[in-house]
Amino acid sequence: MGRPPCCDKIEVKKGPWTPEEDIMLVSFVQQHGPGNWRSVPTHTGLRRCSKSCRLRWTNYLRPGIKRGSFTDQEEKMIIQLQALLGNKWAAIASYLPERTDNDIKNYWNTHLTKKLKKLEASSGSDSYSSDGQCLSSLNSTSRGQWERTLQTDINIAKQALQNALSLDKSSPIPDYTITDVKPNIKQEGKISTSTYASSAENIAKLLKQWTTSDSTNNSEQSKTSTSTQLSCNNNAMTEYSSSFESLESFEPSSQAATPEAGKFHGESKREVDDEVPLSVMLESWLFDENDDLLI
DNA sequence: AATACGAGCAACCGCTCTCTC
DNA sequence: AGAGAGAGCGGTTGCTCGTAT
Repeated sequence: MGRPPCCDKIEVKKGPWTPEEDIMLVSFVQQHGPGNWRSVPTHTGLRRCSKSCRLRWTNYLRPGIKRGSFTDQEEKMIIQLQALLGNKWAAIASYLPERTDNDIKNYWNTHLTKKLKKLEASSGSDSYSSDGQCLSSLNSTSRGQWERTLQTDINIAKQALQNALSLDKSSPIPDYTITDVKPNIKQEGKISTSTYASSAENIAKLLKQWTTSDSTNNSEQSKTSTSTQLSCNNNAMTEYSSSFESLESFEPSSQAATPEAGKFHGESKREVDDEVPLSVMLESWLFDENDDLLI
């Protein structure tokens, strides 16, 4: 019973991806769209597990991923959402459409936990557990103070959200061609090696061809393609815009049209039986309450 | 200049839930 | 209905690079 294995586990390659493998994967997604990962190794000849392919795409090759240092605004949002949701990195990532859950998780583990520990040391009052959760919240004696702090933090988060929402919506949606692939390559000179740089150009060229052929074939494709067979360029556009919409409406559970939204959708699906959906709680908590404090 | 150490991050591992047969 | 693979997620590891000694 069940399905056949996705790939021959014995022949599976591990370790860092080569530029050639990236191109093969991008090429596959160009043709078939993201998803159906089990067919990737057989279609592309990649000696990688389907799981590895999915991870590589979502964390690195997917268009629209912003790399480099996190902004203060993003940082604040992560802190607030982590406090609210815990280590639900995929859920947190759904509020930061340009960041991957892996990136956020890494940033939290490497930067924010240290930062919070520093704050803890300097304030001497709040204590954080190993996962960064504020333990002082459990201390009833300091609860009043903690609540005030939390309220301040909420206001900061709200302000950050308002700033995000006030972004010019008419600004053009990024063009996921060369300029969007390059930022996906490790920045800040960490991998400044010419080997990858040149290969990244190859990927970029491939993507450029992809978008070019897309624009010419779109009408053709639209006749036959299903929603899952949308061209990846269109997927990227849809993904970005719907992700932005999700930020705008702050109701991630309703945004299931994209893989990233789907991630959160999966999360919310598990909570669908709950009496109060998380999105509603979030919405009311962040927007409905204390609106007078906002702006 | 050589070595040790720490930071950052990509990728893997293992688990749970969902889906397919 | 149930077995087993796929998909998704969080935790962890290990490699690479930068910096201090």
